[in-house]
Amino acid sequence: MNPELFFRALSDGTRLRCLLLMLSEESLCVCEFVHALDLSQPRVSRHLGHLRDLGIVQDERRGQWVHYRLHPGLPAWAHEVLQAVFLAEGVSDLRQRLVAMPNRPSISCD
Amino acid sequence: MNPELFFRALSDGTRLRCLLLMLSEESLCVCEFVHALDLSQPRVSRHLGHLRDLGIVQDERRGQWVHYRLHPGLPAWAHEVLQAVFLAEGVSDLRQRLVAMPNRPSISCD
DNA sequence: CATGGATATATGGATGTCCGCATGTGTTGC
DNA sequence: GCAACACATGCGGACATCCATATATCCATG
Repeated sequence: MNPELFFRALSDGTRLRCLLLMLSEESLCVCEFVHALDLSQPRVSRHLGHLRDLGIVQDERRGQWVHYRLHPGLPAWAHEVLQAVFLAEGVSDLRQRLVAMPNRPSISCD
Repeated sequence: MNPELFFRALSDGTRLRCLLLMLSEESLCVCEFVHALDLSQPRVSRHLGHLRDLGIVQDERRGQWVHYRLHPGLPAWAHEVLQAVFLAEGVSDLRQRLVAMPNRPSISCD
């Protein structure tokens, strides 16, 4: 993992918030990100795909849905970077939107 | 300090190496960065100025020279981010160039 | 005040990034 | 097979970023 590329990935608000949300929620599908961030589906999908191409996150199809999580092989220093921002900023606003989402696939599928 | 802007600053190799060097060396003048990184003076100066405008570093003129250091008011989380990369990557190559530099202002001025 | 060294900035071109919109692909269920 | 949903991608425009080159500013010294 190249630090320059990693930080470039984090320099976009959409990607950063997605990553902090994954740090907090383990695994989410695209429509949950769309709802929590209140952004268009193509926009979220493109950023998640970008993070996948960089090896920062991992995707997994579950039927209709595609779930994204932080890549298990993410270097320790990269994880520490995300943790530092997470502790300082939090994602409570995003989590609130998430729990208010009707028909969450991650929940109904369990 | 906005995380997005901070990470955007770190997404450039020149700026990131300057910051890691400041983490290791406390305070350096522009010509020392130029020598350690082996880059053009305008290029280094522009990037350091960019970091100053963002409040990430602090400059101080000492006669002919301008010294740059990490900004004392840098938030803890930002410092932790730099530390994480520093511990993982190191800057030994840059430090070697630095000690090999003839007539270092930081040394002869002390 | 002229000179030289250290640093900053102006300019213009090449490249990269991000977005909205439209459309394509894959999956489920009837 | 077809309709509906979830997700991905192609495209073009607006905008930012980065660089090399040239030039300007600032300061110490003679």
